[in-house]
Amino acid sequence: MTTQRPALSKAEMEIARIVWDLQKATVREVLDALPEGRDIDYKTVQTFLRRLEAKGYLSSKRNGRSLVYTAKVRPNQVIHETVKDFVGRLFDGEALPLVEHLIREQGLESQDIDQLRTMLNDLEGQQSAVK
Amino acid sequence: MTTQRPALSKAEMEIARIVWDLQKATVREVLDALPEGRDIDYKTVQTFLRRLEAKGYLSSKRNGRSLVYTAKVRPNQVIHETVKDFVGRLFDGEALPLVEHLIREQGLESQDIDQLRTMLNDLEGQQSAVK
DNA sequence: CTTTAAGACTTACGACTGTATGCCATAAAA
DNA sequence: TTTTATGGCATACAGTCGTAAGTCTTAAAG
Repeated sequence: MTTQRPALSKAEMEIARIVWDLQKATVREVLDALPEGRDIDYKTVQTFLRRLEAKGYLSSKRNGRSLVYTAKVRPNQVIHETVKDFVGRLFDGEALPLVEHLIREQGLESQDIDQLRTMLNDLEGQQSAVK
Repeated sequence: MTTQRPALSKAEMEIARIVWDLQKATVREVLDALPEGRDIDYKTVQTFLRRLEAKGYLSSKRNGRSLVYTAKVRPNQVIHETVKDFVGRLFDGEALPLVEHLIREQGLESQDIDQLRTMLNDLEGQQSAVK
């Protein structure tokens, strides 16, 4: 099922991730949670949160004079869709080449590799059970 | 070294990938190489190629009355940068979580898993040699 | 030769993005 | 109670994106 919310832009994604992280947050809380050096105005954050709600990703609820935003779509779902779109556009929809790229070109440490191997073992167990 | 070409948009990436694939191509050749059902005008393709050149990703050379476009930046480099940016924005710059996500949530087949395992083995050999 | 088709080069145009300002209400501070 | 800070809601505004139409030139077709 290809749910059709309008896609998130980069900056919108940045803000959404902060809300997900805080679970619920006001404009000010998001503003305060921005990383050092990311200097944007209160009003700008406000705009992004409003747009995120308009696009269907967040919902808001009044608390006193402030709006408290929370996720409306599960973060994992959004991540999933976003990754899928990315893989589609850059790797013809094939996950494997991207995984290979990540493993060999973006820094994976030995311990990461061990962890991956473990995951692969588990996964294969499950798969053969299903097959 | 953070090379600063302006980032590629989705549609630009789509066109760039076709040029990379063909190695060199005119507007018409790119147009013809578009997948079934991707209906955009000759002029639109022309615009994208021009923008890609303006952004420094392609260069063009006249051949008769046509322009032939070729990669100016190595495709792998662009892919690398794009993936890096993506990982940065969605996974705080950590490749491992994305790899995990890909392995367990986007369809990897058993044979893919075997292949991955092999790759991991090879890679670990290299790494411990360096460490 | 005149007409047509294919290209390049220039310009357009509405939607979306990133970033904010303006105005109004109200709670807190003085 | 007057001033100030904090918040919401509406509006702005230049830049980029996706998509293309207009104009000029030239090679090919008649």
